[in-house]
Order: sequence, then structure tokens, then C-alpha cells
Amino acid sequence: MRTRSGDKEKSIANAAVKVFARDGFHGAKITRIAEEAGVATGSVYLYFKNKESILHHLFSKLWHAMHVSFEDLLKREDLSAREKIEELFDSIFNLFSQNPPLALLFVNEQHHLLREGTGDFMQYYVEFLRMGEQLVRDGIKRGEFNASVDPRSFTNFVFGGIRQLLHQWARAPRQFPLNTIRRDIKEITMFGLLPRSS
Amino acid sequence: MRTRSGDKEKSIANAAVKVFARDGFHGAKITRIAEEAGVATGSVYLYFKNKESILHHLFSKLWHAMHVSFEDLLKREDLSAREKIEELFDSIFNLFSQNPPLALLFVNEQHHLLREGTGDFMQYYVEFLRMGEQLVRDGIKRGEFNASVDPRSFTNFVFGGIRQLLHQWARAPRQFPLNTIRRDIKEITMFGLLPRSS
DNA sequence: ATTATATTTGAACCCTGATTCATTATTCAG
DNA sequence: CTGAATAATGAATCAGGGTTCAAATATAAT
Repeated sequence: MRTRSGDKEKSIANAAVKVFARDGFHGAKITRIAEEAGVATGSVYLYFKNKESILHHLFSKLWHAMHVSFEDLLKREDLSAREKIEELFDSIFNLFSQNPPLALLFVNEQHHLLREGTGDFMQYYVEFLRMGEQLVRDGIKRGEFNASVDPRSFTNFVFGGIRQLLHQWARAPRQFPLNTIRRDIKEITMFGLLPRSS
Repeated sequence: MRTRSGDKEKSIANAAVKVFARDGFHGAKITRIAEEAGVATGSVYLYFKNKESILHHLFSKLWHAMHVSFEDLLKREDLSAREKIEELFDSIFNLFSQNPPLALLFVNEQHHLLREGTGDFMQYYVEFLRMGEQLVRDGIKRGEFNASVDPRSFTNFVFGGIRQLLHQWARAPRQFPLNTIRRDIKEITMFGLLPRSS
């Protein structure tokens, strides 16, 4: 009996991240992914049903990781609403900080998956937005947040804003350092554009 | 001599917006666009060089329209910095308000074009971001805005946020009325999440 | 060492859909 | 009316690349 080397799946997945990020899902060729992973073209199909399922796998892992850190975050009773939101930002950034291509993948290819509306990560995505809303709603209830902010709009707005800034960072990490972006986002979302003591 | 009916180009372009929005650029078939436009498949190639160029044409028109309203806006001396920014939001929303598919196209298919980095609208896009930064910088200089907000981060963040909310609206206009979104964005960007008199 | 079993390979297959172009239809000048 | 000249058609072409699978290779058990 022979056993699978075991790290082939991972190296295919990693290669796929790079190639999807560089060429986009449709521009990415399976042969190129295999080459990047150091395996034969056909081997890709031993570990994944098809091209689409590679993308699914990657997004599943990604959203699952997010889901885990978000759940942990929600449970914590030692943080103010503001601190929770800021931790949430941090946990997103931490997920991508070592991996610009992963950020590009996340930012650019999600709409493929939204179009079909299937896949387990869809669940995570929807739940994530709900969580964000809940955080804001709690904060308002506790008097920590401005009650005239709409929780759903806020969550979507911030999610979109983070995506755009992640995108800029991933394309030019030097020009948009992640720590700077993280600080800026907190400043903007918490205080807005107008001076604090108007 | 026979003359082109003249509205065929427009009907192809309009059909393309719908089909691109529904199926995505790669999912969209030329035959489907032709069918939707009420012309033969081959006719599409009388008016456009290829599939890609249809997308280019649409984005060109779109960004050009934005560019025009932004330029007008910048010139106006009767508005405060805050009013200018809010007008800018409005002009974006006005562009899409009658056309959810156009919004979907704008939101979902831009990354194709960013990847190549060519096309005249790229110019507009970059310029648009610069404009946004300049508006914020001016506002800070005039003491209207919080000086610790980074203009570049702010512009990108807000651009991303608007995209996400436009997306939600375009997918379900009833559930996310545009006027609500517009109001919410202004509230969030101007005042942030924290109560105004902390 | 030998055999059985599992894994890997990559060239060939084949489908999809963008693009082409020979044919047909329409317009208009003379 | 006639026939250039142009516009429109849509079936056929053709290329690209996802997927398959027969052959080759590696491993483990005996």
C-alpha cells in the first residue's frame, strides 16, 4: 500500500491562492496552479473535484477562520462595545497580514461565490454581517454608540471599506502599511470626519 | 447607401449591462447579449471590437459621467467641505439610482479592469481618488474636519463602503432603499460610531 | 524480490463560447 | 427600377483550457 504524501493538497491550495490572486479566477489555468504547486496537472483532480471547488475550499477555510475568532470575541464580557469592534478589525487584519495574495483573493473573488449563493462560507458571511449588526446594536443599547447610526448600514459600510483598504494594501504593502490602515479605520469609524468637539 | 439604424449600439450596450450584471463578465455570452438586444450575434461585432471592449465602453461612459459631476463639484465655491463631500455622495447615488444592474456592473466587474490597468477610465478612477483626498485635505486645512483623519485612507474606505452598500441595494432595492443608505453613509462618515458629545 | 495496491503523471480529449465571414437583406442614388 | 454599396445575419470555425484516463511509478506487505 502506498500513502499520499499528504502535503500535496496544501501545496495545491497554496499555489491556487497565488495564481487566483495574480490572474483572477477565470484567468487562472489549472496547469499553472499545478506547475506552481510542483505536481502534475492531473494530480489537482485527485485532491479537488474541479477548479470551482478549489476556490470553495479556500473561501471555506478563510471564512471558517474568521468565524472562529468572531465567536470567541462575542463571548468576551471584559470588553466594551468599542473594544470589541476594534478587536474585530484587528482579527481580520491579522488573518491577512502575512499573506497579501490571500487578501487579494478574498477581496476580488468573493462575488463569484455570492452569485451562486451556495457553499458553507455563505452561511459564515451572512452570520458575520449579523454579528456586526448585533455588536453595534448592543453598543447603542449600552449607550456607548450614537443611536442614529443604522447597525446594518454601518456593518456593510465598514466591511466594504475594509475590503477596499485591504485591496490597496495587498497591491502595494509598502505604500499602504497595514498598521497605518488599521489605525485609520478605527479613527474614521469611531469619530468620523468632523472634529470631536464641535 | 444604407445607414446604420443608430440605436443598435445603444441597445447592445444596454443589453450588455443587464447580462453582465446578471451573469458576470465571464458568465455572459455574446449570443445572450445579442438576443437581449434583439440583434444577431454577429452584429455585436459591427459595433464593438470584442467582448472586452463592450465592458470598456460601459465603464468609460460611467466613469466619464462621474468625472464630469465631480469636476463641477470641485469648482463650486459656495459649499463648505462637508457639503461638498455630501454632494459627492449624492452624485454617485444619482448616477445609479434608476439602474440597479448598472450598479452591479460597477461594483462587481471593476477588478477585471484594474488588473490590466489600461483604459481611459483608469485615469478617471485614479483621479477620482485624488479628488477625494484633496477634498478631505482642504476640509482639514479649513478647520472643518478632524485633522487626525488620513485623507487617502478615508477616501478609499468610503469608496469601498459605498460600493458594498450599492451592491446590497442593487441586489434588493426594496430591502435597502437608496435614500436610507445615503443618509446612513453621511451619518457614519461625518460623526462616526461614538456619541457626539462624549 | 515479487506482487498487489495506491498514487501520480501529462498528453489527448472534448466542450464551450468568442469570433468570423459567406450569404442575405436593406437602402438609396441615378 | 436597377444595381451598387452598406448593414445585418447566424451557422460554421476555431482556440483555449478544464477535465479525463491509460500508462507509469512509487510504496508496502509477504
